[in-house]
Amino acid sequence: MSEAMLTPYSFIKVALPVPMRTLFDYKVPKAIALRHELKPGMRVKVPFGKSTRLGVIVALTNHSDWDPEQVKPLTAMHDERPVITQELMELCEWAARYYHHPIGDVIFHALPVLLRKGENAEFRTENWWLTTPEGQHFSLEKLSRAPRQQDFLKAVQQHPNGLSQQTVSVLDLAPAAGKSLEEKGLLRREPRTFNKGGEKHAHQTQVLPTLNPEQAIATEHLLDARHHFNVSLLDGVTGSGKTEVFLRVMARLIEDGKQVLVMVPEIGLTPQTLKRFETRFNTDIVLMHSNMSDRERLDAWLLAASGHAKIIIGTRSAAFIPAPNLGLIVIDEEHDTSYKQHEGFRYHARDLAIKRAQALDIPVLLASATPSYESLANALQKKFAWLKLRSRAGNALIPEMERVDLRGKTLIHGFSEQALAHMKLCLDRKEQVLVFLNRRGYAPTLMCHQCGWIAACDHCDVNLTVHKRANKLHCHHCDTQKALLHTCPECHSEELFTVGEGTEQVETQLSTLFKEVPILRIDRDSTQRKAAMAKLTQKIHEHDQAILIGTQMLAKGHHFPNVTLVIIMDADAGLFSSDFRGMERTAQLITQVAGRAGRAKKAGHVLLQTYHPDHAAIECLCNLGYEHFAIDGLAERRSLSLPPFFHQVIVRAESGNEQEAMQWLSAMRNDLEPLFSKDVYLVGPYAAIIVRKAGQHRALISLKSAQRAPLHHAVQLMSDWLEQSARQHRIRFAIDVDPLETY
DNA sequence: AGCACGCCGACT
DNA sequence: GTCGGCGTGCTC
Repeated sequence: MSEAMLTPYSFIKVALPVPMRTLFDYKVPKAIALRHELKPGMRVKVPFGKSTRLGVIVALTNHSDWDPEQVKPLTAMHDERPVITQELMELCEWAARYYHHPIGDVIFHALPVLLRKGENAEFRTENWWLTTPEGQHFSLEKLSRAPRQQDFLKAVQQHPNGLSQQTVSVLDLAPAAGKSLEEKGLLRREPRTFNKGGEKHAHQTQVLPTLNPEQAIATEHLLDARHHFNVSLLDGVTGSGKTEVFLRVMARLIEDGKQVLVMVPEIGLTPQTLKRFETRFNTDIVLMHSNMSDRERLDAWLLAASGHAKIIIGTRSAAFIPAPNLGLIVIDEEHDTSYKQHEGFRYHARDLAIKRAQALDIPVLLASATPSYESLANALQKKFAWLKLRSRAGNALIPEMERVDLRGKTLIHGFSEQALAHMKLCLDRKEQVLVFLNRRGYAPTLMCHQCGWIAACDHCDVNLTVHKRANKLHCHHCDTQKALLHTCPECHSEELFTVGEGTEQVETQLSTLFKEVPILRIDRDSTQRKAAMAKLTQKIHEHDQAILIGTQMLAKGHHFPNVTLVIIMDADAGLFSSDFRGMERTAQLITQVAGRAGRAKKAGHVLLQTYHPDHAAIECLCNLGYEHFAIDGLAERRSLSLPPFFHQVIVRAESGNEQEAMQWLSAMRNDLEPLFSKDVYLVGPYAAIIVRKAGQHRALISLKSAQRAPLHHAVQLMSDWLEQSARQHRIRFAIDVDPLETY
């Protein structure tokens, strides 16, 4: 060899974004091997079928199992340095194995969208506008005949640190005017690299609140444990000051020069939370959120990867964000189900984050007022440190939970007299009422008085929801919408009426009962438009009295200081769910919503309207609280061999044909069951509760086992079988490891 | 997932 | 005659 080879390997194994559980081998052309040092995690262009595609190198090797004739050379390098670090590559490989998901899809999922599409992994440079010394004090009057230039120069004069291209477009200035001013020698342009984070935020040095004894103990524990891998469950009732505890711990790690990843649920990051971080920390904070544009996400990713960003606040996908000095992962509202991806690559960000922390030997902090049964079980088994905060910070009182027996009572628009009387008293005190009803729209059913016809979705086995304001019938499962009918399509009667009530209806009816009081609805429909939620929160803070009516969105971290009464309209809603997790979800939801009552100096009161006041679950939750409820629930799960004591995997199949998905899963069971360990228990195939969704007929089969190993072995066999046979049968399938929904 | 090839219906 | 419908087969 005359020259030193930078890459002493003849083949690379490449991950491609295709739904195949395999890597693809390519030859490394000599010219590339000489000039480039290929590493796992770099993107390469490779010929694939008839086209050229972008892939990611997973491994380098001198051996390929393929016929050398069939192995093609890679086309070109795409990166100088890896976009997937070794640490994240190992995490992706683990995740692909654990979730039985195609590795290429996992790796591409770990990258921001723009990098998947081939964008350079580099900070963008922007030209910033600055004044020349001459332009700095140039009189604007001399430009009175060129108003666009006048505006432009004025704006730059007012920004001594320069004006970014982005600001130019925000202020609606004319770039051509800028160019003319540049030619006159009044302005100049300077290329700047976007790598310093956003503009400095409103950090304030502040007097830290005094910690109560529980907070102090938790903080001390976390500080002591901050150098190595361990998981702590910060289990604190709403208002107990969980955030204050993890802010203290974060502060110390940032002092140590570490980065901190804070995971938040999908719509859990409120402007209030962000503001709290910004005023607290004088350091670069980046966000990774679904409302950001692809470029903004890449910028955030680059700032994290470069180590500039010390605090990264992100949703599920941030579990894969590169951070060279990561020292702590915080998972706020750890029980929230939005941490689990519900389609495609069905990973759980909490579990993945724990795995990642373990590999990095750094601590994880899970925080919740209503911990998931999984985390609670780990805490009970002492795998997680259990840090309890049971008193509210600043002596705020724990709200009292009271059941309202609805049996035989006359209801006024869904409210008992007792609930209305409490509302009136609360509003008279100039305080706010929160009404919780987990059903959006006007009514869940539209029915014909003459023939009993019910409006149903054409593509799903569900009824259509009435949305009166939008004048629509809406399917909440496949998003189909049609105009609201006024005549029955079956018997042409005009006597159509609605059954049941949703938030939209309650809003309308409350406004007739309480004419003078502002009524604000908070659900997906009322907060769809950007910044709508911010406007609503603003309104809530402007008024003293108000009625807030909303769905589970109310349970997600918002802070309504003047709410002292919470009314849960239908506490029975989640009581008879067919899913074994139904009770857990219901208890979390009720407890979270109840926690919105009386957070500041005012005592809170919670009314649960129920037809089953003696139901063991309702009774336990009201009298003994969530922890007790959950520990009972765990005992039941154990006795029924359910998660978290048994591990579960579900295979879902869907096809256009009514029988096919079911038959296909049966065929698989018949073929493979003899090969499974006797420790693996199968149930099904069975039809999904909503058999037909978006025109697809859905069936599933469940596997469970007390041990992971035999279960994963069985799933491995299944995934091979399914992948081979799915193509011929026009069937789509998904493997769901640790599913949260089991129907 | 793409992207071809492939063999059948109504159009300039 | 051919444009295009989407069935099925392959990708190192």
